[in-house]
Amino acid sequence: MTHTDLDDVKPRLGRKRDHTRDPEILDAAIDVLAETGYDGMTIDMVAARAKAGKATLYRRWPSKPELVLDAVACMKSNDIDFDALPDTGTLRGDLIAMIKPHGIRDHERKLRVMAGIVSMIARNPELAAAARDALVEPRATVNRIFFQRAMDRGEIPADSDIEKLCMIGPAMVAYSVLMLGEPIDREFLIANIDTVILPAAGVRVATQ
Amino acid sequence: MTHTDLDDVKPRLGRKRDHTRDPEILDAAIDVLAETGYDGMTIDMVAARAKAGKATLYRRWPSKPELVLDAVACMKSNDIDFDALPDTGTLRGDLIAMIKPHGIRDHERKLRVMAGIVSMIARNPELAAAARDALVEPRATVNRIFFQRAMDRGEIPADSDIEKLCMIGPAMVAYSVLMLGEPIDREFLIANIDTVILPAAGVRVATQ
DNA sequence: TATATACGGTACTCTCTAGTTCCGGATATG
DNA sequence: CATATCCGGAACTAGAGAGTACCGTATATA
Repeated sequence: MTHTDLDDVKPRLGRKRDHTRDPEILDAAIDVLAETGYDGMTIDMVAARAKAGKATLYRRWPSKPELVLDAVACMKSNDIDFDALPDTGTLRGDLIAMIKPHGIRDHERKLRVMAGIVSMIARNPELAAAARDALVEPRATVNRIFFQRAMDRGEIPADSDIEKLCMIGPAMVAYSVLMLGEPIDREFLIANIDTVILPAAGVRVATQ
Repeated sequence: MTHTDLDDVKPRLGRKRDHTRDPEILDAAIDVLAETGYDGMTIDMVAARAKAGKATLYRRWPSKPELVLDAVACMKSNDIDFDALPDTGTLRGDLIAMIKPHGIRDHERKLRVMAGIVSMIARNPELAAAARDALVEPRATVNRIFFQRAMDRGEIPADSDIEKLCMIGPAMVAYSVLMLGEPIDREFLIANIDTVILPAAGVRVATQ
């Protein structure tokens, strides 16, 4: 109560808060989320998987909902490299070029995460926005570029509804996995492009 | 321990177990499921909504999972009247004829239920099967009939992939509602038919 | 080297809910 | 009218998980 150096009022420092492990913790949260869903996920599971203390998690995120929100929002990163987008000269070529084993696995993980939080989305606008930004928008943006190019080339009609066309692929994949329980593979995606997306887009050139 | 009439071994009867209210209880369960999701739903909520005692629910269903399973399985009923399917002579006509205000509301409720249980579906095959039977198959069956007719008529190519075509509508609707958070209305469904489904199906006649 | 701080980990509290038990009242059977 | 049984409802038990408090240890700064 008596003498304290003014210098000591602010802590004189030990280590600074270690934020280097935040990504690992968020990644662990996403894993658990994908495996068990929002309600099945416990803070202890996340802490254990990240080999961190539960208290450490609460030092960074005030509650479970905010941890999940942050985790979902941060998925954005390890996704698509917008600086290295394919440009093959045809719509079909571009769409096919986006099919990569890594991308399929990534997409299935995203869908499982989505499945784990859909029921919250209707009641939590903030989470809904984060999920859209991180999970649906990146791929929609890519498709928009592809379809716009195709339109500029005259490959698809000038009055096409690009927004709707962009949705077809993601919608079919999500439906197959989530509702029908069928895993996705390369053949499915190609068949989807050739028998649904391109015909719907009105591509003139006969594919195959 | 001594004398008991053999007639009394089987209870001599009071009232028989009243199963007349089962549908109301299951309907209440579906409502709560749609509003709060599986984990948010409590047995007390269902009992309260059905104006039944909690004990009454446990007299009929041994656990929450089995109640939900039964509730989902029993949604099948109040759906589509297969004896009064439209038959307008064109694929577009048939698809449009299926758009009814009641049907839209019904479908949105189904989708909310689906959202409430998707995360379980990956880990509960029985529930997954019930959900498919009750929520996706009925509509898929209708579509299958429409597309088959169209093929028989020569309205769509003979080598069309009917299974894929059947999925487009449901997939687009589910994606819009669940992922994009956009409510469905008549215009959306019509635009979907005219700009996606019919073009994908390769319908010759210019629609509009 | 000394020290303040954040770390991982454990143990605790508190709330919520699945599932059980018990009760008074209603009702169909006889 | 008597009675067995089921009803709705309320009170209770048990377990799981969110969030908190505290510990001994590791480490970056000075």
